[in-house]
Amino acid sequence: MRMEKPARPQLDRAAWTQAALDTLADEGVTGIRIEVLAKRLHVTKGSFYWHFKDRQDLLAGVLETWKDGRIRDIIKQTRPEPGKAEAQIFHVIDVYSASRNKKGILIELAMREWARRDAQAAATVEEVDAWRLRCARELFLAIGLPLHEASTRSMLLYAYVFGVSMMNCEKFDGDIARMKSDILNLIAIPAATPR
Amino acid sequence: MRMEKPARPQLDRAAWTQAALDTLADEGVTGIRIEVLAKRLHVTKGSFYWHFKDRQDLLAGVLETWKDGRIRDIIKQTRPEPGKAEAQIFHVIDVYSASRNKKGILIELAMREWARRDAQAAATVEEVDAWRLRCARELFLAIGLPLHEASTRSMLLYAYVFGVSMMNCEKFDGDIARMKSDILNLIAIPAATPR
DNA sequence: CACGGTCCGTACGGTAGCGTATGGTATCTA
DNA sequence: TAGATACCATACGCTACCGTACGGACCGTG
Repeated sequence: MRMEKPARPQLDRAAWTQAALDTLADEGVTGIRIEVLAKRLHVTKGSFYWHFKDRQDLLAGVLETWKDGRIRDIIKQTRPEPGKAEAQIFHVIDVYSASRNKKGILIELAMREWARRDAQAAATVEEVDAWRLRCARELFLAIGLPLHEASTRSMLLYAYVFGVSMMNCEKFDGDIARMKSDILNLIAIPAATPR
Repeated sequence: MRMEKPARPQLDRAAWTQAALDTLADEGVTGIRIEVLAKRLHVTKGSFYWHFKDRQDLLAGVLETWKDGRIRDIIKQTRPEPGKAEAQIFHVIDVYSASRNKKGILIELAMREWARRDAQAAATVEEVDAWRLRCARELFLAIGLPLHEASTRSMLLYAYVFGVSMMNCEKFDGDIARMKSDILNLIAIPAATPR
C-alpha cells in the first residue's frame, strides 16, 4: 500500500533525468551539474549517487529518455492516415515552431550542441533524425511525390525548422509570419505555385 | 627596428582573441578558459590579465572580431556584379557548406549556442544575420524577384544552411550530394521546375 | 647608468563541481 | 520487535578555474 507522502519526496532516476532535461534546455550539457540539480530538487548529492553511478550515467539516461520520447512522437505524428498526409506535414512543422514548443526546441538545439562534442549524443541524434527523415518521406510519398523528391523535401523540411529555430527572427524587418507561411508552402507543397 | 624574436613571443590582444575563437569552434563558449588558452599559447595568466581586464573583456573582443569579419565578408560576397547575381547566391550557400568551411560553420554554431544564453552575443548574431538577410535579398532582387519573395527566399536560404550544418547527413541513406543540390536549386531558382 | 614602462611568471586565496565514505532515518519484513 | 533495506545527509579530498598581488626580465630614453 503505497501512500503519497509529498513531505518526503523520494526521488527516483526518472525525476533526476527529467530535471536534467529541463536544465539541458536552459543551459546546455555543461549546465547539468549534480550539485545544482540536487539543490533544484531540494536534496543533496547523496541522493544522486544512490540512483546513479556517476554523471555519465545520468547523461546516458537523458539521451535514452529523449530518444525514446522523440521516436514515439514521430511515429505517432506520422502514422498513415489516408488523405491527411498534407495536413500531417504541416503539423510536423508546427510542432517545431518556437511559439508552440519552445522547450522542445531548446532541448533539440542543446542536443545538437552536445552531439558536436560527444559521440554518444551524436549517435542518438543521428538515430532520431533518421527516423524523422524516414517518416517525413513517407508523408511526401503519400501525397504522390517520387521517392527522390520525397527524400529531398523531408531533408529540407527538417533543416529549415532547425535552422530557423536558431535565428532570432522577431527583430527582423518584414512580415515574418507571412514569410514563414510562404516558406512552409514552398517546402510542403510541391510543383504548385505557392498559394 | 623591430626584430622578430620568436624566442620571446610577445602576445597582444589579437593573438588571445584568435586563440579564443579557435577554442570557441571546438568547445563552445564555456571552453574559453583563460588558463587553458594560456597553456595553448605557451604563456601564463599573467600575460592575459595584462592585455585584458577579465574574461568578459576577452569575450566581448571575440564578439567584435567575429562581427566585423562576418559583415566584411558578407558585403564582399554580395557586392553588386550585374549578371552574376545567381552565381553569387550559389557562392553564398557554398561558403556555408561543411566541406568548404568547416571551422567557419563550427564558429557559427557556437555563436548561436552562445547567443541563446547571453544578451550581448544575441545582439551580435542578430546584427550579423540582419546584414546577411539584407544582402541576400539584394541578390534575389537582382535576379528579378519581387521584394517579398526576395525576403522570403533569403530567409529560407540561411535557415537551411544553418539547419543542415546541424545534421549529420553523412550517415543517412540516399544520394546526399544530389539531394543537397536539388535543395539549393529549389531555394535559389524561383518559379522554375526543380531540375 | 639609472629609471620608468612593457610584458610576463609565480604565488596566493577563493569558488564550484566531482566522486567517496560514512552515518542516519525511515520503511518494510520476518 | 529486531534486523535488513532503501534512501538521503554530511563531511571530506581533489581538481579546475577565476582574479589579484607582486616580483622580475627586458626595453627604451634621459
